[in-house]
Amino acid sequence: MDYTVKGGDILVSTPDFDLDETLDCGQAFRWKKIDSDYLCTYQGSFYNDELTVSKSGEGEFIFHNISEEDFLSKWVDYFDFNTDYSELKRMFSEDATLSEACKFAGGIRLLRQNSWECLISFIISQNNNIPRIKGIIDRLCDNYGGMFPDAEQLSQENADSLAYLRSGFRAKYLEDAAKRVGNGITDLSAISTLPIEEARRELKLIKGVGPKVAECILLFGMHRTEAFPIDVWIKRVLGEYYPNGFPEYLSENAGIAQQYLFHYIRHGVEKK
DNA sequence: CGCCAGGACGCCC
DNA sequence: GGGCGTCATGGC
Repeated sequence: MDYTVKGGDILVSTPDFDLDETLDCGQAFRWKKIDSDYLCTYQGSFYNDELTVSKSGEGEFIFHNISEEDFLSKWVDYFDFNTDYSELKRMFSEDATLSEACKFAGGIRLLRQNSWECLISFIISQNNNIPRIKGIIDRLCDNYGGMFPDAEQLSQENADSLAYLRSGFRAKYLEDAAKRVGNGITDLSAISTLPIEEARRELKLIKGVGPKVAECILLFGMHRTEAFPIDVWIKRVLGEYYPNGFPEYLSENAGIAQQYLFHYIRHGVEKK
């Protein structure tokens, strides 16, 4: 990844990166596409840091109106720009199905998101579809001036006062999650470095956090790349393409591979 | 109208 | 331990 400072913007040149594939593949829910005629542009937030980012016609990425310090301290990490995805994809491509998935969408990167935001977002995600998940999170942030509420703020609420979210049966889960994190019973930072089985167990103590949501928090919010969320789509992939199990040699990066497969099975296979 | 969505819970056996 | 009905909401 190379970058230059130009005016108030940062121009980034990097392979293995696509805005649509990375920001609209179901790992994050707060990015909005606001295309102009010439630029693919997304506006969104990582916890409470806002960003507008575009892809220029020359294949560069424009990080609009941010300081070099913010770029280096926040966004390089968020977009995982220090990880070599070419090397990852080379490894993935030894597997026939993953090879196809990487060819279909080679610009997916695993975002390094905030664990608290992920916890809340993926509780909302259960038995839900992506457009509605986004709507609920929008209403939540709108209620806090466009910022994602911290655990202390959200712990002031209860299932009834959260009715405005229209999150249905998930409201009582949000209440429990906020109270646990807010009062320190659940320490997400500590959980993030636990051996993964212990981390899973701790996360599942939160109401509304089962196997799938726990894996999503580990993968997307704690960058535990060995975590492997299995939803209905990935179940399909495993059944159709991996009847004998997922390759063992990929287990360390199974979660990243999972992102390519998720996107491929949802948007790629039927186009063939 | 029924079916589904990046599932988890409670209860049953 | 596995199987199944239920849980809100909204798009199709």
